[in-house]
Amino acid sequence: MEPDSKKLREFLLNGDRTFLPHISVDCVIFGFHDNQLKVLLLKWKDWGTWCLPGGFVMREESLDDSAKRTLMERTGLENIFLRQFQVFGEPDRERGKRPFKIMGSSKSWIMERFITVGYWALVEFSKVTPRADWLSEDCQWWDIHRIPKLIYDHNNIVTKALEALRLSLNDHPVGYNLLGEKFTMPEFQRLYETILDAPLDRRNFQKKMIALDILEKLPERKTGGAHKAPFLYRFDKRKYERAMKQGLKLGF
Amino acid sequence: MEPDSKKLREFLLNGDRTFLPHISVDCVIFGFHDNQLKVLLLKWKDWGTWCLPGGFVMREESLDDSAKRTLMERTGLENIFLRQFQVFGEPDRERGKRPFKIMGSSKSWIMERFITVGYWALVEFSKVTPRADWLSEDCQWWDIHRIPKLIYDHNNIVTKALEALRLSLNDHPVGYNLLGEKFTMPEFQRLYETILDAPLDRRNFQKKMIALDILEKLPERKTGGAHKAPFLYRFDKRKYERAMKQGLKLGF
DNA sequence: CACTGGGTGTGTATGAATTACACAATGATA
DNA sequence: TATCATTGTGTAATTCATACACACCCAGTG
Repeated sequence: MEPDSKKLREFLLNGDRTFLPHISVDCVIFGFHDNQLKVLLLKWKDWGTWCLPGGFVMREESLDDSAKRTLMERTGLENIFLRQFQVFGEPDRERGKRPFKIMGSSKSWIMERFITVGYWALVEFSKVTPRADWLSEDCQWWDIHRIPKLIYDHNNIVTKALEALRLSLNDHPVGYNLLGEKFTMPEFQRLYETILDAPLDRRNFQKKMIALDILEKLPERKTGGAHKAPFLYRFDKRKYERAMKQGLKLGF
Repeated sequence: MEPDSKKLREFLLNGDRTFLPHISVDCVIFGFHDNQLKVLLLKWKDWGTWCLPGGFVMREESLDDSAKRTLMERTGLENIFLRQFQVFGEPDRERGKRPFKIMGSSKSWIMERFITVGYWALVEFSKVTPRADWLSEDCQWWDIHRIPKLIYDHNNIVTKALEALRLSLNDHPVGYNLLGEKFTMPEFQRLYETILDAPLDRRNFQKKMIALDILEKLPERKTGGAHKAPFLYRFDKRKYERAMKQGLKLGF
């Protein structure tokens, strides 16, 4: 028996000594690249289907920590912006789950009904090195508009996460977590347009963002484009945190 | 052994054959009476502490159904307005849980760590007959501002539910579920003021509500008060549902 | 090397929505 | 019958959101 098989067998048989049964955590990790909103997905070794990165909750671990652990393991990043948004608990949400070959006909705690807590997260695309876990053969970014059929109800979870992200645009300047340190106003706007899947007025967008008073306009411009060079901006951390503390209210 | 004791013992020993372990549901049930926002609380038989009405999730039951069942059992009402709002999953959230005398030193599934799904609900105060369950000695309405120390993290759950309720004021005309059939504009306003814990301008409030075009102004007035008799209103069900379908956007 | 195309930088005018505010009317109470 | 607290209603001021236009610039083109 290979070492991985052994590990898997042990996990299937006795994982519930380490983890709580019936409860899992799934993360919809958003990134932004090439003017497109991306989601990080995993591909299972056994079945070849894609799914959300997720995990189980250790018996002495909080839900949030469990999600952070998953995030850390898949992206290599700590201190990720993370929000719980919904629980998915239909009894048939894992209908069609395929048994592990290795288990034959015997039962595993992992084959039982699971209730999963959905989290969404924002990460800086360029800082992430996607890493598969020991049950997966691949870990990749997918364009939000081109997500394949995922296992269980994971497509639904992505949809709901996107809705939650859209709502959060109203009280959170999402760019802070999704963009690199310096960015142009058009890039910033494209981010919002991708999330909302709707065009925005250039001038009004800029006006609104400037009015928040959390951006610093840099003297440099971004060159290399085939057009007029746009200015670079970055978040003024001090002002940003002050604004977040007293609560934003933008209308998107 | 009394029948109740027998039932309890059976529940503590084998309840996890019927219910999922480690998962529960807690409901923050809001009512409105005497111009005050109320929450329905239960008092445990054994320990005398107050807590939120809650329950466990049957192995083949959805989370929502489980919450509905709890609601039904405590209030006698069906078709209650109900929303999931957050999961509470700190590992120490049940620290200090006192053991059941009846169990002596032996373990029960119910003494383990629980992750609870928080729901909030809106009910029409006058239609509710609070009913204790078989583990409780009392079930009563409490003023939102006078809630006693509750078990575990239930005070926190109430706080978070109230925040969720406040947010929902922006896309849901809460009165529909909390008020009786007919109500005056001042009553309606008081409801909003209690939830928001802030005064509102009488004239602007009325203007905003009328503008929604979901109310019907009745020719009658409410007499009995020591002052000018205010008109009565009621929700126009047809218009109300149409408006809900296309989504409201009021700013509170 | 002038020209062009497409994207950027900025300001203003319009209309909608929100806020602030005042006075007359009413019904019980004294 | 006078009083008091509360209701009914309208308008002005302000803020906010939306729509829109022209000058500028950079790279690529012929």
